[in-house]
Amino acid sequence: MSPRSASLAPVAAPPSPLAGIEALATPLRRRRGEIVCDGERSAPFLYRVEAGAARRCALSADGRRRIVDLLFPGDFFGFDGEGRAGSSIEALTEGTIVLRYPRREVEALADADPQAARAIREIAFAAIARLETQISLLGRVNAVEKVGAFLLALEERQSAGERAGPRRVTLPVSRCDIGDFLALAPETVSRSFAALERRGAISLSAPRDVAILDRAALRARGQR
Amino acid sequence: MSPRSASLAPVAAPPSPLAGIEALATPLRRRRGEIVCDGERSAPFLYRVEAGAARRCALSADGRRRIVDLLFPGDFFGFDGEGRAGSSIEALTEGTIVLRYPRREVEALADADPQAARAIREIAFAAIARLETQISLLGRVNAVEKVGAFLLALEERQSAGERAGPRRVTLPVSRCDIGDFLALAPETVSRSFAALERRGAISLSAPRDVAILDRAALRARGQR
DNA sequence: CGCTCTGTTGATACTTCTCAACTAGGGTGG
DNA sequence: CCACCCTAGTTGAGAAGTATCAACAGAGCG
Repeated sequence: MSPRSASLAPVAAPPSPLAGIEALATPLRRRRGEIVCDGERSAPFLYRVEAGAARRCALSADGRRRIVDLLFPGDFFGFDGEGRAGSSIEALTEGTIVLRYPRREVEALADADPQAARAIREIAFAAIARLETQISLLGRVNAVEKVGAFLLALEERQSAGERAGPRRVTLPVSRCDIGDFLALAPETVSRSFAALERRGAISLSAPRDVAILDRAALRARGQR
Repeated sequence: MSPRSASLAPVAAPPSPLAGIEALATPLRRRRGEIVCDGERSAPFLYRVEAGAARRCALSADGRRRIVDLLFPGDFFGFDGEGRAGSSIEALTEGTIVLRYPRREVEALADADPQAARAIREIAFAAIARLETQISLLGRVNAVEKVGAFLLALEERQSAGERAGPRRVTLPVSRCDIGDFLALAPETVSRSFAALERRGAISLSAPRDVAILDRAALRARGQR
């Protein structure tokens, strides 16, 4: 049951090439809401979510918070070594574990070991794919469409983990977080969930517990 | 100078570490509006814009076009080797040159040469930084704010290339393209330009020719 | 119990989209 | 040369969508 991070396909199960890198890891255990790492101090490190979930926040110029990325087991972050000011990582669930890798040593390892270097490239490419998914998600016009695409992406990433359980998503984030992530007001997120349920696309047994009933209806460019 | 521009610097003029990779390049010359490469056939390649500008488009499920990325000299793309269906790259300016690298050979080179591997990592990290900029841009609430941030990002990337010309941006794209990029209607883009000019942030000598007068006013969270 | 936090729902105001008309520039062919 | 068309851009009016403000429900917890 250990979230052995066989996650996204390309990153997927890289036991051997990552072996060398894993030796560099320092685990960070955080409780819900705790900050994993913060701003500039995070610069000389690379990170990877081992268990739980985390959000990466940025403060925009006008002081509004923006969730730039949601992170699940297997996801790496911290590639842009600058550690932009105002950015921070916060744990979303109890018992979140993040692995921290010293950038300098990772680079040295990559220089010495082509297999490790290849693994790091794969990691970076997976991050790129994730960000591109997020971009096309933000480009969707409707709030309902955004939320539907968000749910699909979330289910894909969660189910890529290990559980074979097909069409059930547990939201690790609040409506407010989803709103920050999708550039929507939390009320609008809530209304979108209601609309999706009314449409028969999903079923909400609890606010954070979504059963996906009709994937096509989630994708559809629906009104109401 | 802003710390952000530093992230672009390493990509801008990377002569020596890229030398080995450059030997693998096939140049593609395209005229304005021509397709550089298309969908699945682009999968086994990595690309880099050498001159001109290009846009990366994706077709969303509902058939709407989305511009996922705007590409300028020095920008790489095609990391996600899957070459997602419906995506295509189109040249935006006359005489656009894109370099194409066979992925397999690039990987082989990276395996053989740590310096080349490091260069590729830098390239991927730069792409990540670019995508993150785009995400925080899309998260902005106002249309005017979005357009302002878009102009700032564009100026930063154009001036990072080679021209020292300070605060003048030539838009390589139509209002419609900007709208697709920012998830706005073209009319709204036009109105935002007018608002920014009214505010004194920019000056439009021609629709595609923007002089940046007041950077703070571009960033401001302005109404109207 | 009262408290807080999260989520829901309603009413209203504001932003943006959509449709439409109009202008300016560039090309083409008479 | 001008008429013509085509595209890109601008501007306006109305419709649609979302944000905002507010009230309220339920869960967890002291």
